[in-house]
Amino acid sequence: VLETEEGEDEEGGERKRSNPVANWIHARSTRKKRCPYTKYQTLELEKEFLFNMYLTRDRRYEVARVLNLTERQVKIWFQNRRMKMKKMNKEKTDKEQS
Amino acid sequence: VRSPAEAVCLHRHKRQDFSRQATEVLNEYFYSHLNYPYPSEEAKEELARKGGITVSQVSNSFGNKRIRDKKNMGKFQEEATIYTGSFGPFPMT
DNA sequence: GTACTATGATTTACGACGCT
DNA sequence: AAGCGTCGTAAATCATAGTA
Repeated sequence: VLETEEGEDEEGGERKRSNPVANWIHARSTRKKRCPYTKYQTLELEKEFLFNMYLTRDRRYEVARVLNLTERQVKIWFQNRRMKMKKMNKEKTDKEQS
Repeated sequence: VRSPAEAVCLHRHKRQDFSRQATEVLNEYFYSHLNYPYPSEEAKEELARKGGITVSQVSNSFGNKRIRDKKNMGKFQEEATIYTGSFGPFPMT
């Protein structure tokens, strides 16, 4: 299963990085609507995250199969989860200096 | 409908409204930059300091405001044009 | 008290950029 | 080039504080 990685430019807010403006008039049409995961899915993902924060390709395939998610969804879930952890750690260390 | 006991256990929020100071600082920036309400990291830190809130809270606030303002199609924008005289999601050259 | 609304926080899904 | 990493964000949803 090949990842159709990285499309191209556009997207509202973070266009601030490089290229000027160009096309705001595009895109929202193809984006998948956010679909909240079930309690079971989230719990299993959390357990897997506890086991290792980074997925191997095999684990990703297995987790996706068992939870009936796509490999892309699992990959992104882990990316988001790591960001969440980073944010929690930051807030924790921010408190400890006062 | 929700039992506080179980709710707190799973998803502890404990939402608290911002202080008047924080609200004022956030609104001032948002309305006077409606052309491009995307504060830099430094600007966020400044707003956080002035408002007595965290940078994450500043980000949350701008995220919520941007989308909710858009959905309200001009309700907030009306106020903004008083300050800026222009609008639209374009950075302006 | 119950229902509704406002609002701060969290959760999915990407685009843009990075590195290997 | 392929492909997963982070970062910042949109949009939807959650959970609760406020209000009627």
